[in-house]
Amino acid sequence: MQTNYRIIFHIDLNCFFAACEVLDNPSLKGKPVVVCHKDPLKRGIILTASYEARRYGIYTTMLLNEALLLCPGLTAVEPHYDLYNKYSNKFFAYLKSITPKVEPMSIDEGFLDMTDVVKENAYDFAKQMQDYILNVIGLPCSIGIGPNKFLAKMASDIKKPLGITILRKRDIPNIMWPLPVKDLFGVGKKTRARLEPLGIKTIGDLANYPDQDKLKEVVGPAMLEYIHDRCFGIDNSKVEYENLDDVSSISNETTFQISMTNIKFIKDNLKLLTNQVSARLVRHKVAAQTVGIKIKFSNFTTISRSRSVARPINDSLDLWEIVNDLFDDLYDGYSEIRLVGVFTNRLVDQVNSVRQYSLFDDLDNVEKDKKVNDLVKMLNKEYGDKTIRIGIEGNKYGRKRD
DNA sequence: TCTGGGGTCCTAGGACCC
DNA sequence: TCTGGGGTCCTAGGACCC
Repeated sequence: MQTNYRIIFHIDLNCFFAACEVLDNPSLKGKPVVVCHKDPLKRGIILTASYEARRYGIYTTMLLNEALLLCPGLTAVEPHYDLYNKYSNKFFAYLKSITPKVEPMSIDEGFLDMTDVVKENAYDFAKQMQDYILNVIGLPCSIGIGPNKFLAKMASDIKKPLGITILRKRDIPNIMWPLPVKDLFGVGKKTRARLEPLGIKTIGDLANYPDQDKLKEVVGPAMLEYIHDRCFGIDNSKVEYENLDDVSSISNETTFQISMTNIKFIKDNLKLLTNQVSARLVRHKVAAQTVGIKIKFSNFTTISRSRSVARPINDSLDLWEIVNDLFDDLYDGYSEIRLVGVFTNRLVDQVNSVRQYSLFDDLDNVEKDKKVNDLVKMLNKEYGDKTIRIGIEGNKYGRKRD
């Protein structure tokens, strides 16, 4: 019998990077540990702090120097991404042995659709999984259980570390509504600041706010719909366990230790980033239809410029041509630059992305039309019995004409 | 709290087409 | 030549997440 009641688990590894480091070096166990870039060429912020370190008031994004002031005995470890990938793979392999319906949300958390798996008691099932992940893989996790992804995610946040929390729809007024609005997944600092003047402090305030028009004005139509559904525990989105390799954008960026105006230095970095992006596009077997750059100045204002191309590209030289051009157009030569980035989006399968040069790059549209007509005539002469269609792609707005 | 890097999704304005 | 409304695509920026 088909039931429309679902059982969704959200499993979240606790302090994942720090937990991996401790697992790799047991002498760190029980000590305050942070994972953080110590590379003098990078500005080091804390990526993860162990619970022992958090007790000193240390948190993610804090600078290492500040953290050391709070806790002089702190152990700081460089990140080892290979190690994290190794444990992440073990973790997800285990989840997939329970059900194929696993949607990774990041390196250390994922959703499972357990509807067809849990026969008796969901809590007991979760407890067995948590024990396995802790005792066999070696990592602590929190598990949230709910009738949809949103409630499962909210649930896993309620008790950490090693929590198991069930959040049913009927629990919402008691458990979820008293929480501050910022605890609602999708509501961040800015939205919270906009809601505050309306007297909205808790999720319950938001759920029961009488003036929907006012709310829409403040947060926008999409956010309003989202908020309204989530406040009442509504989320019909599926656990997406197929097409896991699909990506919609690929980017790399780097922050300089000191803000720079040296054009050669900046361009060298942009070129490096372009090569990285190109390599990742190729590895994913995709090509980009839009390429852009991002610049953050020393005063933290950020600007971006992008360009769409008719023929998807992933070759680093093709990308660099655009990146270089956009940068030349954009940079005044003296503003201090803190960060540069290269991004690509509107990605498509690589099949369509053979490196090609337009025959008519330097011509305007009238000339192109003439040239195409000539070409059609010529081809018709050669292959007279076939219909020939030629598409021009690549005018400013990327439309196609036949 | 003076703030890294990699993503997703939304908004708003302009250009263009029918 | 002027008017307009709906729809799509592109670009820039912003909010949010881990």
